[in-house]
Amino acid sequence: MLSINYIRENKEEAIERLAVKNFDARELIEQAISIDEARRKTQNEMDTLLNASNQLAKQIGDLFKAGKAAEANDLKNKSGALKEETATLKNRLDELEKEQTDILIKLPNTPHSSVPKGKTANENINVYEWGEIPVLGADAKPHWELTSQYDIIDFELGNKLTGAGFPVYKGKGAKLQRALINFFLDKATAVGYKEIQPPILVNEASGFGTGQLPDKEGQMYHVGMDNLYLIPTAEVPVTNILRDVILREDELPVKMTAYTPCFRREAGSYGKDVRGLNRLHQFDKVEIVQVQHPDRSYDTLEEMKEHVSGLLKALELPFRILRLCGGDMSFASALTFDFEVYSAAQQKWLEVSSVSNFETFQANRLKLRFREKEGKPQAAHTLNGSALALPRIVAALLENNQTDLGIKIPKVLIPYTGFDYID
RNA sequence: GGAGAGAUGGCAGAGCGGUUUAAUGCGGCGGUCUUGAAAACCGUUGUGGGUAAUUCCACCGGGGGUUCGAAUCCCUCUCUCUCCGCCA
Repeated sequence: MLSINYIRENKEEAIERLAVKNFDARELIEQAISIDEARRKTQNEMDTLLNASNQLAKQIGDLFKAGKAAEANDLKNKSGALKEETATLKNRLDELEKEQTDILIKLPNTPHSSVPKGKTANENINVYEWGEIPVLGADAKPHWELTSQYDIIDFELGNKLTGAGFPVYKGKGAKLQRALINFFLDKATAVGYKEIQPPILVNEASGFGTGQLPDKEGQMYHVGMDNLYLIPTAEVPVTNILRDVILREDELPVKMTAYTPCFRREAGSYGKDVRGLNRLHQFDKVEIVQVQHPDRSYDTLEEMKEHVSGLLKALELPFRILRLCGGDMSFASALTFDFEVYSAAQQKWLEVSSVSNFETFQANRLKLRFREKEGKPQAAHTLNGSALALPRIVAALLENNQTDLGIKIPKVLIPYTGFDYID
């Protein structure tokens, strides 16, 4: 959520920036500003009346104590009229505040100045590439054939237990999942991220805090009886740890990492993109989250990018980094880098991580602030990234590393898997 | 699931209709003292909103009500704790 103060003071800048996300904000912003003016005027009027009625109540109290009941009763009548007026203003004020919030939550985050214009993923900018694209033989298989050949991931069994998009990992496939999770967590904690095991069901307030609710309701599984949501990413519970918190400046940056399963309804997805591990309803992911001082958040974004790059290099997977264009960015993000690995048998780039700076957008919703030695609390910057999402990593590993002897496990994982081939 | 108790400032904990502009203690910050530190003493210490500004306004779990006046009384919701039952 953008703050009304920012909008009021930087109206044209906000409109221009939102245009980079192909969002025409002029009308909403004009409305927000005029509601804000009315809101402040009403607040002022109400405060004046409340002040008068507070004074009156004091006088009445004093008169009763002095035994002057008759005079006190005269004042009581006056007080009644004030009260009615105040009630009217209070109602008006509540309405205005609600209208204002309703508008503010419709505005996406303003993109950073480095975000390129563009409508679709085709206009993302390739900023970095690493590794060699493997050349496979003619008999190379896509991962969904390899998984059944080695009996490590069973999609059919998942259909039986739950439905499409809920695969069952078996044997070395299950062990590989555990190895990747441990490897990712170890790498994150080694550089100062505190490991968190959060709940994977969250309430509405948490969903609102990170921006999933109210608009992206259909993306999450909802447990109606208790009004809870299955998390689409660990970002939701982990970032909400700091909801309604005021940090000291010396507590920044806060670095947290968490492994969780993630649940996404993916309504509207269909076709070949959902084949095999490419798009699931339940998948595993290790997430990294940072809360940082606004002056340093872009350095932190670089640091997180480096961290994710390091993981992919260690896994020996060819990858590229994309700077997302305005049209492909999420509602809440100010700057996002996507990481894609090359999956050689499908001959496709698969997104395995997305690293974003949300600046104060989530912090404003979360009321996540920090206090400098002097002055008022101010909104902190929140950042997060996948480090990493497992299924497409597994897809690329299986496809790229297929050999006559089986699937070759990258060196760094062998201590975690305890085997060097899936065969 | 049954019964009971409770929700107050960073924490602990008073207050139960008008000396509350929320006591007191701890913690935090500033100062005195000290070579430095500790101790002691003094001062200070929440959030949001409004205004040109102020002895301005709101906030004692959320919402509603009674009253001239509510942290305090009433209703309601949520949550927490204790005991019992069930259970990984």
